Amino acid sequence: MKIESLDLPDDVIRFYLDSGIEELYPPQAEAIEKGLIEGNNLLAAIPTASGKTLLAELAMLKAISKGGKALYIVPLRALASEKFDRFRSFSSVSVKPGENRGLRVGISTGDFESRDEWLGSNDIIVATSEKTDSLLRNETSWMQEITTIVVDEVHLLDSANRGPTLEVTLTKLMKLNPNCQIIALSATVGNAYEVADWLKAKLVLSEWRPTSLREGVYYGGNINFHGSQKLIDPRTNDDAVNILLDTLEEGGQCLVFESSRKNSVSFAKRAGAKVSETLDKLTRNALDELVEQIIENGETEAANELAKCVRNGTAFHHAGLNSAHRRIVEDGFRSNKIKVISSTPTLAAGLNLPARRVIIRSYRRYDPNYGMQPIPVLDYKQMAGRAGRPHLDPYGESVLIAKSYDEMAGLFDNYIDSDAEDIWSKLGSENALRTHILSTIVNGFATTRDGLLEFIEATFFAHQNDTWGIMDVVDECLDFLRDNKMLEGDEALLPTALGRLVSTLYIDPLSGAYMVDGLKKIKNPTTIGLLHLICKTPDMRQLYLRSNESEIINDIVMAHSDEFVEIPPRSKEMEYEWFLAEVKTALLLQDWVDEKPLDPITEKFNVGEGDVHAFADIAEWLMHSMSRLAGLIAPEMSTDVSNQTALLEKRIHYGASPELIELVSIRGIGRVRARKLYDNGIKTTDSIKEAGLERVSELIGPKTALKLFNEIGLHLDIRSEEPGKVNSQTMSSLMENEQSTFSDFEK
DNA sequence: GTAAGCTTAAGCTTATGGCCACCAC
DNA sequence: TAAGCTTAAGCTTAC
Repeated sequence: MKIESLDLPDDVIRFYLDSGIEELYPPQAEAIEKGLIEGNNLLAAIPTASGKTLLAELAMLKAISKGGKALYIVPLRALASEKFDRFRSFSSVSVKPGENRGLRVGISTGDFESRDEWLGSNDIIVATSEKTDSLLRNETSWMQEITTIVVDEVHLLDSANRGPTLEVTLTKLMKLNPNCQIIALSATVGNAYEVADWLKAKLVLSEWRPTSLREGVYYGGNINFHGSQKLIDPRTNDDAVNILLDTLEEGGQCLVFESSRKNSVSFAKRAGAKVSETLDKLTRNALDELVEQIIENGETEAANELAKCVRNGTAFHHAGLNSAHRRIVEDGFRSNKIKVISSTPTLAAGLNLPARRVIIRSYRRYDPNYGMQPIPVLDYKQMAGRAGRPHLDPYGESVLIAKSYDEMAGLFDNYIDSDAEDIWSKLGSENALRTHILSTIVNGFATTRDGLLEFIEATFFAHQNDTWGIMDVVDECLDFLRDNKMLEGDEALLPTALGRLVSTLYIDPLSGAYMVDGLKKIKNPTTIGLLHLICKTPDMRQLYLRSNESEIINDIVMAHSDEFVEIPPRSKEMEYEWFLAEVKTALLLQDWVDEKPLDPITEKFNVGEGDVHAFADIAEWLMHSMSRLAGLIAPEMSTDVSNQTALLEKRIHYGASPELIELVSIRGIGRVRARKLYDNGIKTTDSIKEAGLERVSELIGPKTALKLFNEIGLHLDIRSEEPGKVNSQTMSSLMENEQSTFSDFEK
């Protein structure tokens, strides 16, 4: 089927022809036949890289040309940026009726800050599922104008953490805009028809790929495929390294999946020694540049380790890396400088980062309850599916590794020849229902218990199960919400001011309840006490307590015993252990706000740079929430802590002591530079002005100083103060230059 | 004969990922 | 639960 033959505006057809797309892939053609362009709902359960995005684009562009608006829901922020960048290329496409302009695209995720209402002026809006939920909770007006919804990776409905959010969000959207077209994109799962049925969507089910995929198992010196074998030269005594070297010899790149961060690091190191021998001069030089970038962007030992690997043409990738390092690794791999990435499952789903060959070094993962467990078929398929870059590789290969013949046979049966599992709604748990019941009531989707039941009947959970089974849980949730003053009334369900606030802050009602309780009880509010309060909530993630740490943390608790709201009795062992883990998490945050450098923090708590930022990120949100709650219940508190929580929120954001807050609030000044200025007597914005450009340049470097003065709106003063020193022409053009690079960086 | 280098066995340790708010320029 | 790491012992190789 030709693009030209489709019922689309000329501008759209020209856009695709110009980018070299003339013919549709078979699954895309099937989607067209099933009414994609006529506005039918559609579920496409097809492999990655088989053209899902194009499907979505065609539907969105058609809808916009008829005056509509599209919402594209993704599971990851990184994916949101990727789609946003892609859709921005439509700025040359002008299809909006009555308006002669290119398409506008907006992005909304936790780290891209744009006003929600302003966002509505775009034709396509990309958002994470949680952000979509939050926009609904805040009753964003343009939500009702959406005519096309694309749900990427809809099989995440199966995820225990995040599935319920997606499910409830979709249910709300369908209630809000009953005539909306829904395009759901999914990996191949067992019961795709069931999801399609729920969404009232036509199903496109296909295994077709633009690049063929061969799935094999390595055993006894060969990669064994169905019907063929490939001999691997045993040049080292490490099987995975041999398979990797074989790939490089053929001119391909490799993605290696490991089961833990530590393993991913050690494989990258181990492989580096051998990969290094295969590099040519040109690649070496390019890698050296990457090494420099890595060192520049890192403050910890991990950066050195990564740099060492990259110098050899290998890299590791996991959530402990900071975002700059992740990007350098991903881009370095895409541009074929880095030959191998050894990664945790971070790279399995999401980012588009294919390779000639995928090696799955471990198909087992640790589960605290059951020990090492084989991963689901779906996870395997996602990893294997990364093999083969469309249009670049002649084929893709995935390799599992077996130690015995029996294991090999088992792997063929259980993974290669198996279909992915069915997906199951996880909405039935109390944890999931508690938060979503509250938001459903707050937003008026249900005002009575019967109304709530009716809403639940429309969810995927109810599509798969009888709802009478969860009514007990629903009632428990309602009781919890009433007990904690978030709901009122028996017949009619009325949200209280507290309930509304908890819902819009997007915190678990249980977190809200803990915070309110703690705020009321706290007598001697200190940094560690307040930090512990947020670390206790289910929204905070916990650090793992190692056995030899109990004593040390216990000592700290004893020394500050009057600062904690409540300390469980030591006799309740489990509970006390939990408490110590919460305190440990609070201690990490305390080090962060006390300006401890990252390196000692990562070492002390055995985490990566990326983790520290992730902890701070969550903590900032929770501290903000607690601050807002404190404002609401102020009359009921014995001591007013609003000022303290507000200050702590800022300190967590910047990782800085109170005295630095003024300096650090200036854009471009982080905690390190602020400290340098402060220790040299420059403590406020005014004293920056007094000190002058020259003095500040000495401390933080001329470029940053210039940026800083520009930021505090002082460039005019400088010019008049030092007319002889700086040519105003050069100065202002230089600053313009700085300005643009700086805002580029911010993006 | 000795030291270095390698292999093997036993014992110990440790084990994925990542989303969400609001403010204000 | 099991894989990797560390340590120690046992063996081979090189001088």
